[in-house]
Amino acid sequence: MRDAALKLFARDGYAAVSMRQIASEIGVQAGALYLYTADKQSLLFDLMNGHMEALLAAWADTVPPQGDAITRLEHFARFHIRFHAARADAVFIAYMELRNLSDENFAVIEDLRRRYEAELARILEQGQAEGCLTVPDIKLATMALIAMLTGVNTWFREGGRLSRDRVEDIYVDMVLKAAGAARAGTPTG
Amino acid sequence: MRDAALKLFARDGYAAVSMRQIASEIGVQAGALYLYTADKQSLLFDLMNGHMEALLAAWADTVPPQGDAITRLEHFARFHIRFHAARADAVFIAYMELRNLSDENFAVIEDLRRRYEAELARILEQGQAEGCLTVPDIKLATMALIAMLTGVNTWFREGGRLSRDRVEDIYVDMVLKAAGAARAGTPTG
DNA sequence: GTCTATACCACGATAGAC
DNA sequence: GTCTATCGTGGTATAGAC
Repeated sequence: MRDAALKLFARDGYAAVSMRQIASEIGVQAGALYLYTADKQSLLFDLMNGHMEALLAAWADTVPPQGDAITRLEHFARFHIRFHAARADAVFIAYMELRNLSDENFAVIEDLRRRYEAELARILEQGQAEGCLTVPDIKLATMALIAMLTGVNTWFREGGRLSRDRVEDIYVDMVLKAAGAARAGTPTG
Repeated sequence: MRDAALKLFARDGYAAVSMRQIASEIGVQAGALYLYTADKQSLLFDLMNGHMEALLAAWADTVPPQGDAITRLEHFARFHIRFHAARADAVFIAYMELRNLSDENFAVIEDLRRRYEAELARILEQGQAEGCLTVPDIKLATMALIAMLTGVNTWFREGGRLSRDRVEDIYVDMVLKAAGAARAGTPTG
């Protein structure tokens, strides 16, 4: 059920997808869905909450590289692109369907999102303190870099002009440059 | 009617807003709306098409500054932030409701969007040729910079910690740096 | 040009048979 | 655990009075 809902919500939007469609997608009748979810709203929340929890858990599971803040920023950028590329549907829903959450569910998701952003903000702060990064404003740089990185999902399609790895390299370059990394240089190849 | 639909679509989403709600917002009955629009889909398309046409027209009306590509990139960044900040609702709809357009309407909007992106791509190409900008890939840099700039709309609220002008300055700095501008430096103040 | 009334359909959710 | 059937609501869009 989660998979079917994820796919349909991502394609058509929460408000445009009916419980009957979701049921049809998995080959049961609409009534059967209510054995597994209290209502449609809970279904949406579970998808978004699961995605955000998985994001934070995956980040917590990465081993932060030795080295300066530039290295950690690069690590974050690569992690972000890879994690999001592997879950395009969930990412799309997490950004597009926020307004369809009830107030209390929205608060939960917002908190998780803020916690993730704080991870990047911390790296930028450390870089600023170390002197290897130069950002005009920590908060704005955090939002700008995440927007840039997440934007990959809006256009990237496997099998296009550039490979996933190559796109990752190019974005890392732009992220480091935007953050004023002392040793940033354009990748070749 | 346009204003009411714009406001409601931006707040609740196209699929979640009924013609009855739009009618109620302007103080008439639902049936009366059909004197001014063929159907709900046309109403959405008109809003999005009008926004994109206005965007391209406004850009065409700006006087490109004398100087190198760095100057023109800064000009583009400031134009983009200002235009989008002034029309938050329309911008939101233009990005969120693409999937609710019919196939042919979608094609029209997509073409307009591509034409706008081409304006930025051209500046980056010129900068690359002039040697004052260094981007690893024109296409990716175009997408990355537009995503970064448009992202301002997701969090900026008038009356917050930073003024509109200050936000603009900071983003210009990050854009120029990300594009490898030869003379980029962090703004103070 | 706007109203009331309504046709027709789909929605989310539940009840009760099996 | 899944089905069929259904309740109550609200959707888009149209018809015809005024």
